Amino acid sequence: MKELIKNIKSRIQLSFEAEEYLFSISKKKTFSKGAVLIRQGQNVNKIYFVTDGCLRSYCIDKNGKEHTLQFAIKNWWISDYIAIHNNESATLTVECLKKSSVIEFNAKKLNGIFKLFPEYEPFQRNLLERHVVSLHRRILNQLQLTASERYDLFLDQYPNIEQYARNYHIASYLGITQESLSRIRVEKAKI
Amino acid sequence: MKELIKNIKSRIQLSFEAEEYLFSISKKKTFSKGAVLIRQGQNVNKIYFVTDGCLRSYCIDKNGKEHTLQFAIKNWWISDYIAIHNNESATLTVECLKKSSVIEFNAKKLNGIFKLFPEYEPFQRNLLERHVVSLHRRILNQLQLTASERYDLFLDQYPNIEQYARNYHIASYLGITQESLSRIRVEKAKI
DNA sequence: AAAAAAAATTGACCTATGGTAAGAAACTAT
DNA sequence: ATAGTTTCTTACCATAGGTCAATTTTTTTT
Repeated sequence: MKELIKNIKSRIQLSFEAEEYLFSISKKKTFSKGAVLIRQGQNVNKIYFVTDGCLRSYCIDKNGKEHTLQFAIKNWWISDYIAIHNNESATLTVECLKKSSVIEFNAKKLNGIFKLFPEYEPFQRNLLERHVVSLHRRILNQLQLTASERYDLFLDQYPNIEQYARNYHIASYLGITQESLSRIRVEKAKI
Repeated sequence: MKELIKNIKSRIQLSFEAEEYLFSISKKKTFSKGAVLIRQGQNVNKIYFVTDGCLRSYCIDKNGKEHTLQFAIKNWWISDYIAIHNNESATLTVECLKKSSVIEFNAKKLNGIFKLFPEYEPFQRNLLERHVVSLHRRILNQLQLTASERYDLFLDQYPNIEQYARNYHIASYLGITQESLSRIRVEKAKI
C-alpha cells in the first residue's frame, strides 16, 4: 500500500483523509502463479494495483484461442475495464504469471473517491491519459509494423518479461501464433 | 458551441463561469474537404470537437503508407494525443473527409480548466474512460477477428461512413490494403 | 533426481492478405 | 459536358504468417 500512496503522492497532493479512505476500501493480497483474479464470463467488481510480480489480461475467442490485452507489472493497474465500464460480466480473464502482490479495490468504492475527494481526480486523469496514449501507440504499431518489429518493440517495453511470460503469452499479445514467434526468435538469433 | 455545452451538461453540472471560460478559449471553425488541421511533423497545440462533418487522424509510415487511427464524427473529439501528452511534434495528420465544423481549443488552455473549474473533471474522466474502453475493444478485435469480420463491425460502428470515407481510409483503419478491402466487398456482395 | 506436464521448436503444407499493374469507374473542375 | 484526376476493381503472382503433427526442451511436481 505504501507503494501506491507514494505513487499517487508523486503526482498529486493527497490529504490524510483521502489516504485513509483508500486504505479502507482496499486489501493487500498475494496470489501464486497461475491464480485467476478475474474470469471471463463471471462478474467483475475489482480493480488491482500491482505491487510485485506480473499479471496479464486476455480473452478467449470462439475458437478457443487466447489474445492478450495487457501485461501488468509493478505499479500498473489491471482489471477488465470493458466489463466494469459497461456493467457487464467479464470479457477478460486476469491471471498471475508468477507469484504476485496486488492491492485489491472494489471498483464501485474506488469510483466513489471522486465525490468524496475530488483532489484525486487529476491522478486518475493523468493515468487515463497515459493509458490512452499507450493504446494509440499500440494500435499504430499493430497497423504499420511487421510481427518481428513489434516483437523488438515489445522487448524494449518489457525488458525482463521473458522471465515470467511464456512465449505464447507474448505471441498472443503481438497478434501472432506461438509458432511464428518461435521462428522470429530463430531468425533473430542467427544475426 | 451549443452542441458541446449541451453535450457536457448532459453528463455534469457546469457553472456559468466554466461555460464562459470554455467560450473564451475556443473558436468555431469550418473547414472544407481535404483541409489539414494538424500535420505530421509540425507542432500541435489544438484539440478539436466536431460539431458537423467527418475527420480522420492517420500517420504515414516509413514506406509512405497511411494508417488511420481514428475517424471523428459529430460530438467526437480529435487531436494528436500522443504528441500533446508528450509535448512532441505531431506523429499524426488530422484532415477533413468532408466539409466540417469544429470547435477548436488550445490544448494548454483547455487543460487549464481543471484547475479553474474542477467541476469539469468528471466530464473528462468519463470521456477518457469511454475512450480507453473503445481502444481495448479495437485491440481485441484486431487480435482475434479476420479482416472481413472487422469490416462488418466497422460498418456497424460507423453506419454512414461510406458517404465520406474513401475505401482506402477504411482499409487503413482496418489494417489491410485497399485492394484487400475491395476483394472483401466483392465477396460480401455475392452473398 | 525422476516422472509428469507444459512449453517450445521444427517441418511440411496451407491460406489470408499483400504487391503490382492495368483498366474501369467515379468524381471534380473548368 | 469534357478533360483531368482520383479512386476502385481485377488478375496474377508473392509472402508473412497460420495449421497440424511430431519431437525436443524446459518446467513443475513428487
